[in-house]
Amino acid sequence: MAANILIVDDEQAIADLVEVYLKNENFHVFKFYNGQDALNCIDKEKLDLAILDVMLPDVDGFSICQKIRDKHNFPVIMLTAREEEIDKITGLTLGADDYITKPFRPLELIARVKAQLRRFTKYNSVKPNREEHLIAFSGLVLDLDSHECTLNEKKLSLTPTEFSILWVLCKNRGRVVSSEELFHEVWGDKYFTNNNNTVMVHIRHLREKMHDSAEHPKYIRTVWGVGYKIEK
Amino acid sequence: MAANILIVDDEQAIADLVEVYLKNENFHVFKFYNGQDALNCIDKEKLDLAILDVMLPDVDGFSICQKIRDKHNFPVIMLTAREEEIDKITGLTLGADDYITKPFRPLELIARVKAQLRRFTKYNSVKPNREEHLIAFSGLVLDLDSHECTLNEKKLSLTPTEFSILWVLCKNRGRVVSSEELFHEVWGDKYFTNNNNTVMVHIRHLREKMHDSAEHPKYIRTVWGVGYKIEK
DNA sequence: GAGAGCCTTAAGATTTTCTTAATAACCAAT
DNA sequence: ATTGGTTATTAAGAAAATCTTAAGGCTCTC
Repeated sequence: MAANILIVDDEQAIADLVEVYLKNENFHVFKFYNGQDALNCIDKEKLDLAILDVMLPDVDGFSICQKIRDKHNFPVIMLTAREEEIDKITGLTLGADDYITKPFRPLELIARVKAQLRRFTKYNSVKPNREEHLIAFSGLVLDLDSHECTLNEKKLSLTPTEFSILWVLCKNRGRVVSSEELFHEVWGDKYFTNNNNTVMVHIRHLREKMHDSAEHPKYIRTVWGVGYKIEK
Repeated sequence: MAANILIVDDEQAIADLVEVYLKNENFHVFKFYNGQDALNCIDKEKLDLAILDVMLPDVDGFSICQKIRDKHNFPVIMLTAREEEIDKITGLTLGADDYITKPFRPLELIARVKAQLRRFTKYNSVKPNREEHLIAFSGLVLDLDSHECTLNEKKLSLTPTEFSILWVLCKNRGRVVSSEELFHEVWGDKYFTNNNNTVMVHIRHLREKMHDSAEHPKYIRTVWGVGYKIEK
């Protein structure tokens, strides 16, 4: 589908991260670190969705949102820091279609972006197809909509982290994903730690729920010294 | 049905919001921020309904309403701010088919629009179909007309907020709806506070009335870390 | 202006999920 | 076989999200 997505955040690190997540999903990204540049972009490009930080140094998210509503009307997702004081953001989020508080997980962002794109499908240039939010192969089904995972017709009850790990592994099936990459893709910018085995523990839980084992892997295979992978 | 709806309000944010709500319901929207542009539109387009702010800077809602009555005769819904002084709006709302005071809930607006369209069905081009104001599946029936909810033939007495939440969940059944999105869809233009559990409390009340429980959900399922959903 | 119904807020309890840490098992190279 | 580094397992405490309850405030009606 290759939707065009506008992302605006004066925290460069955040904007860059979001860009990476979106590009991983084959979206085309227009990224700006201030409101003014974003405003210019809105009229020039054919956009399908915008992700806006509410608190920008020049033009705030609300004003950008209004401009979008005024002329173009594609979905808007607002970003707010969890600690941001209520009286500061009051009104600024008005008119958005969804809100996400930082920090967020990559998959959460992706899921909401796709949900909005689907909702607006009739008004924009994007024709989302079911595969975009569904991964299905060899008995395994992951549905981003319902957040459900099915293995050979049987429903697995996964936690958000487990779901996210499995999603990343499945998206990259056939390729080994290092534990660092996995960590980055699942936890995002939360923090950086190299000496933790938290990924391992979640892999273990996943395997348990999938009736899989490290020794005789049916799904998640350990590649020594490299990472984990799921066969194509 | 795809009715053509005219919306006029000099408060851009309001007009934009209304536009979003209506487009979500597949209506075709003509939006203007002043009276004059709206007047021009009335003769040019084949309209089915108008939503007018009474207090406009140039041509007031009343005059627009008269023009509609004069030549075209399709339903008119007037918008008034709750605080607007009685003597200022007296007379201005005369002749309208319905009135809505701001702030309003998305679902309230939609319900009234649909009601008017149905009432005028013989005079306009629109063929409303029953599904537009009725959701029914697996023992659950929601009627936007009567604002009634029936569960396995038994009537539930829901408050407006509860009805609205259930409506949104049912409309999106099969998909997880985050509490942010739920808040936006139900409360409309209110700002979002991220430490508020008001959605949760209403979910709790809903479950109680539906003889449902968080622990063994029959209808409203909690998806930890993501939101709520009703199975397809 | 009194009462009823409804909505919101707050606080504490509960449940679920995540991380840590300690130990065991494993692999590959020597 | 031994060794060093990597992965697996387990359990327990920490953290986070949700649930529940109740009180106070608001709005509408009579």
